[in-house]
Amino acid sequence: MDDHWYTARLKKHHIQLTEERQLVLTVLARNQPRHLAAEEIYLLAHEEKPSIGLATVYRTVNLFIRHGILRKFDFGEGRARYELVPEPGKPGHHHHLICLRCRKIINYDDFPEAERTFLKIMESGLARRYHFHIDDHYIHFYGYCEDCMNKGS
Amino acid sequence: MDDHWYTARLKKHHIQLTEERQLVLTVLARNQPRHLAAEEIYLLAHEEKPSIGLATVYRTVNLFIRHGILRKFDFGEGRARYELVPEPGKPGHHHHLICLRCRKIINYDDFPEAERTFLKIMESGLARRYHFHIDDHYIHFYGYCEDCMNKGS
DNA sequence: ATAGATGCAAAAATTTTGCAAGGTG
DNA sequence: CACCTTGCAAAATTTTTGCATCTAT
Repeated sequence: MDDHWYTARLKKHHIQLTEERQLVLTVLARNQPRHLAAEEIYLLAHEEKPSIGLATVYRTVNLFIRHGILRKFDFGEGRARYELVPEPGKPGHHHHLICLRCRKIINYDDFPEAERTFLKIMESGLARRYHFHIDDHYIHFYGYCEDCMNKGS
Repeated sequence: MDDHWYTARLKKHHIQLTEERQLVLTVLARNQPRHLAAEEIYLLAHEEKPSIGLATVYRTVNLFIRHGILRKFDFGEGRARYELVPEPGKPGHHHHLICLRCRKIINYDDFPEAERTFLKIMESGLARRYHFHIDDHYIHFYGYCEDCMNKGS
């Protein structure tokens, strides 16, 4: 369990991969492609190691976010959700459809060509116009899923 | 102050445009294109009408969101920000660049052709593949603004 | 031994809710 | 009068922090 893409990155910054931290990553990996909230991570980790505390989960996700290993999402529920960053160069990149009625979240990674074309234009254009260097992008589509579509508002 | 695009919509749903609710909208309009947090709306409204309460601001923004008059954003700060929805058909549509270092938010509305092309592909493609009806989309670019670019991490 | 990590409890911060009072149609 | 809206305070939630303890280097 030491052969992950992020291991080198953590070593370089002298970040220990403790049992608790490893457990947070394992829980997230095991539940992909769901996006877990902090408390959900805590509950699942707790099953495996009851001594773990919720504060450690929060400290861990924040640490990993700072190191580019996790991403934090706000889908408008009042609490954040977390997801593993895919290994650089590997597939895994995706975006989200969020149902405004049942709050279901669908991951999609379709139409990558259209997205790539669009992003290329935006990245160079925005860099030129705002001198802003884009690191990451979140695209959220809000609307209604199949189940909710015909159930009225 | 009764000649806004949303007036008809509110009337239709028998929503009163009370002084407090009008004030929330006025404060947001006056501070465009900023995105105000609930407490900021409250403080600005409070200057004009000191009797207003924070709970009313929360109830008001939630009401207006339900009626499509406000949009809620989470830029990862731990609190939500709100913005007026532009009048349908009128310009005002934009997206956001968020600086990961100083948390500055830049609105942009450039390259609409590229965006329109991209969205058209996505909307029809996602509708076909997931039977998901897209209502709205948020595009957030995270990265580093000019000021922060050269200041290291 | 020095620095880092953890759990717990307390604190902080944001958002929602109950309720009595006031306003509107 | 029935209903909606408000302010206040209390509550509920989510997230962060202080501190003593434990672990690792």
